[in-house]
Amino acid sequence: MSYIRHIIAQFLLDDNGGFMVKSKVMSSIPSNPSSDPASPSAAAPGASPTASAASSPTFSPLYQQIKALIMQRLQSGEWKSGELIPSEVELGNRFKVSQGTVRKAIDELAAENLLVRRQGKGTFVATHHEARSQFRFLRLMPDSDQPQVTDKRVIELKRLRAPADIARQLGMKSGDSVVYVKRVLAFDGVPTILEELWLPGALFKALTLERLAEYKGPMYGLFETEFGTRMIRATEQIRAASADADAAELLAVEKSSPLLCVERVSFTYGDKPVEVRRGFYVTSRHHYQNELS
Amino acid sequence: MSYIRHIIAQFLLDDNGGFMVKSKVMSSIPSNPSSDPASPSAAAPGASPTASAASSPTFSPLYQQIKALIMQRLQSGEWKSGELIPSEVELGNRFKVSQGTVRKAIDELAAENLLVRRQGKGTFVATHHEARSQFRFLRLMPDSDQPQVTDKRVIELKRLRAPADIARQLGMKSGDSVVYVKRVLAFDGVPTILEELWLPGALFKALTLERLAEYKGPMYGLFETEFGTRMIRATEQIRAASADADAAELLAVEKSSPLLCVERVSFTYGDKPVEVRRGFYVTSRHHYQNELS
DNA sequence: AAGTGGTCTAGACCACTTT
DNA sequence: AAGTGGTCTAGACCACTTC
Repeated sequence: MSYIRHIIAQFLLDDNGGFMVKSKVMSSIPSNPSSDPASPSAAAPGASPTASAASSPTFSPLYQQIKALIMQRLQSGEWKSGELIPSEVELGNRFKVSQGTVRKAIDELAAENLLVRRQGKGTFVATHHEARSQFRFLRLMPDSDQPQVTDKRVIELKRLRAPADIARQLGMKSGDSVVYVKRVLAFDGVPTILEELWLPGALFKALTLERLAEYKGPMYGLFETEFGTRMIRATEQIRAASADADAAELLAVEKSSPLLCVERVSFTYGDKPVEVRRGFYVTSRHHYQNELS
Repeated sequence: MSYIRHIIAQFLLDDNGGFMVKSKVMSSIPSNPSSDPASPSAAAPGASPTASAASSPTFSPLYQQIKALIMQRLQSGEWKSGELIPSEVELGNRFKVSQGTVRKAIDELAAENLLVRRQGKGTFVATHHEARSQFRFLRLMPDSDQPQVTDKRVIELKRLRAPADIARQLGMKSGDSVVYVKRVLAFDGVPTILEELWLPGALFKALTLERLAEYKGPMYGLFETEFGTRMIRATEQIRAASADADAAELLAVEKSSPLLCVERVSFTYGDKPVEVRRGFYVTSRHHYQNELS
């Protein structure tokens, strides 16, 4: 109820089509708002907007609505990873808001690493195919600052029915099809990370061991380009563990050696979980780096 | 050299005292800029500012300069933790810039958790005496979401000469005086965290075991209120370890049990390190929680 | 020269809090 | 009623990039 008067004021102030943004946001939104700025729905000024405002308690500032509109374009794939999106002025014209409002929406999306601004060039959709975003999801750093050669070895890839805990974390039903991957990462030839992944089978039908093994570059880059699934956020739970026989062998450490156990759940647009990953890290020459602020 | 023309334009546009902000920022700054708006230093318009601009290659946008000015007030203790700072309009008047510019400066400081905005009330200096900021520096969470009773037990507090590695991390000389603290935290009666702290002796002269043991509330709150040292940022390095005899006894676990080893360096204003902390966490019923984005 | 994001200003109205 | 931060607009100029 808080933004009712605000919206009305907006409506009265706008000289053309200003109402559209709100009405579109309040209900669901056609794919392309720039198509026809002269197509207001029915309802007299102040009547319908007020009514729908009252019926929908989920109001948000204009820039948040613009942000949601932009996010929809990203999620739908209308603007793909790495691509240039329309300029702030252009988006302002499309959405019938000022450039400043678009700017504030993009500010937040850039802060969330969904978009990247480049002065003089434009605003781009973020991608995992970059040195910059390479280590955004891998916090394990060498104790010495030397850059290291990374070697990736896929141990196993298979389809299986999701165990209960994995299914729960992926928002699926127990027994649904998932892709299971097991691999080892080595730095400068030293095996350091053993990890298992579970991915929704429906999304990753075409993923094969060969495809994964031959792919150079970050795995999330592959997922983004080949499977239309972009990881935008993740949570990690870290525990201490001891190496079992299998881990000890694959990581070339003594059985019962201390290992860092990192359980990650990754999310794509709409906060939809699309990956569970359990990693065991050898931390004798590396550490998990975290910044608190 | 990049902002020279910008600054000149500023100077010419401002009708009174606008030059002050820049000159103060370029050189060092008197404690109170609001004292006398009609006291421009010498130099003809465009001449001196340009010169000092040219001599100082470290230019930044106006709002960054305002941010630095605000940060100085925080560091100097002119605005203390928990206090209300002047309103955006008032600061704009003091610094001779628009409210919008002050706003952008405060936006960043709020994003860095140095300031807290409260609509209708004003902007406050952040403090560690709050439920909100309680867990900002402790990422260990119970596996079950139950809130837990925390019990703190100080094992030891003494002065000693800084070991080489501690001294290096604190930016001190090896052998300088430091305060050493060892304590155990228990959740719901279960010992879970064993940690050691090293603090610069000069800053924490008055810290005693009694003072620390009897203090209720977060340790950083005590440091902030009683020792004028506010932690604003920290880095953590996490490794896997095994419990030695001492840790095993204090944490009531088997010797060689896996433990999370968390080494933290905390910083106060000016990125000055003021605490080294090494913690051993039992992660059988807790986990270190991290958000990646 | 034109287009983009980055900074700065000025003014308006809103929502929230306190007096 | 007055004061605060929150949102929105409009217009100006800057720095950077590309043509």
